[in-house]
Amino acid sequence: MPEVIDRRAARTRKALHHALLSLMLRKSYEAVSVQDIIDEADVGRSTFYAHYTGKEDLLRNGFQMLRAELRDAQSAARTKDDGSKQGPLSFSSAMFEHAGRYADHYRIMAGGRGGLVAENEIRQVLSEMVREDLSMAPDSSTIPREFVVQFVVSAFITALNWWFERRPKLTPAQIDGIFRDLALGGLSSLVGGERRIA
Amino acid sequence: MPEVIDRRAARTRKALHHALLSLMLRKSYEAVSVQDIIDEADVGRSTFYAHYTGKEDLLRNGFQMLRAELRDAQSAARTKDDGSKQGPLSFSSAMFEHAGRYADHYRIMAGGRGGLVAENEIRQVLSEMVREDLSMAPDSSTIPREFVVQFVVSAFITALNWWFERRPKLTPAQIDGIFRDLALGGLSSLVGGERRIA
DNA sequence: CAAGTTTCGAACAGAGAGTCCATTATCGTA
DNA sequence: TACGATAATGGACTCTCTGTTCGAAACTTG
Repeated sequence: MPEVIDRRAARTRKALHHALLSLMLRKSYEAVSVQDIIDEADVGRSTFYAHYTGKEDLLRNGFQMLRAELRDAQSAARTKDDGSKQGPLSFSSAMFEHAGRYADHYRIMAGGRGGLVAENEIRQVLSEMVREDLSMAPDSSTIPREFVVQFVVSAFITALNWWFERRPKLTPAQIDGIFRDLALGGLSSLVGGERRIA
Repeated sequence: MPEVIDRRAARTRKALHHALLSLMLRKSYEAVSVQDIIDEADVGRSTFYAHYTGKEDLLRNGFQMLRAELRDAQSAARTKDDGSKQGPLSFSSAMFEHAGRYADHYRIMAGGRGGLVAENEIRQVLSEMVREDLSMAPDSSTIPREFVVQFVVSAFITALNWWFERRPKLTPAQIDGIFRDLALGGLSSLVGGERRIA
């Protein structure tokens, strides 16, 4: 008994996801009503509620799919050579890559348009990655570990947002370079005459 | 003709501001209804609309007052000796000080509870300060100036949030120290065996 | 084709926003 | 203190949005 999904249901779900996504590129999540979504998707009101309990359910479902997609991309990348980037922040290049491919989704999560749900979503995913990365290095610092994690997560989101809104022409590799320079080296590496050892 | 303000109006406004503030410490801004506010403040519905056009107006008004307060505090501090902190990030110690005094307000702005309005508010204020601070230093870097500004602003907000939610016992001076270490030195200063020249 | 799903549209109750107005309470001042 | 001005109140009303229900119509799968 294979999980057969009615084409109509699949069409409807896809239409709803797409509608919410494109609406959120114009308005904030809060400003989008269920009415807007079903108008945009050209779907009946009762049909919407037959699939989702409300707009938050729809949004969460969309992120869940994206998350699965990310996992696939990561395990696929792990199969190939993986001796490229090392040390802390080894997550970033793959993430910028994925963000470039799903720009609309990440634009919403990083730009504050997605409300608390989207904000929490991306922060949670990134936090886990950064914690993983940082767990390699010894905790010989006076600065609390969890603070460093949040610091890196925020820096990454800031980089994403700046990329999309100000320099969309940059390649994932380029924005990754800028991000790593700043996050690793801090301000002192670019302000005065101070230098850091390579 | 001195600007005389009716006591009743002042009372009402204060009650409404206080009501919104304390409600937002429990719920997010979006989840707070006008009904909630007037119930909490014990004020009639029509009275509310006689003073503000809606809850967003009330919120903005509150931030405006806080902003004026900050300006006063800064100009008062400038009168005294000001040879303390130097270089970039010279804004931070005074800001952590102010945030400590108005913890509830800043908690809302930094914690994402205040919606886009609060987010934009604090980012705008901080951006101006950081731009000012950074304008002293020469732009001899490969990293775009505005990206650095956003990076610092996000790091500061992250520090604020971490302070309130995880280490409320810390003094403004202590959190300021942690923030500066990380923002100035970056990750390399605390991870591997890498060191930077003082 | 036939049985099983899905979609549709319309209707309904409930909550909240924002407006209006007549009445009452409070304030500043002469 | 008394009076004119201003503010507060509660209730009623219109809208918009939400979430639910149901029978009929349309579509899908086998």
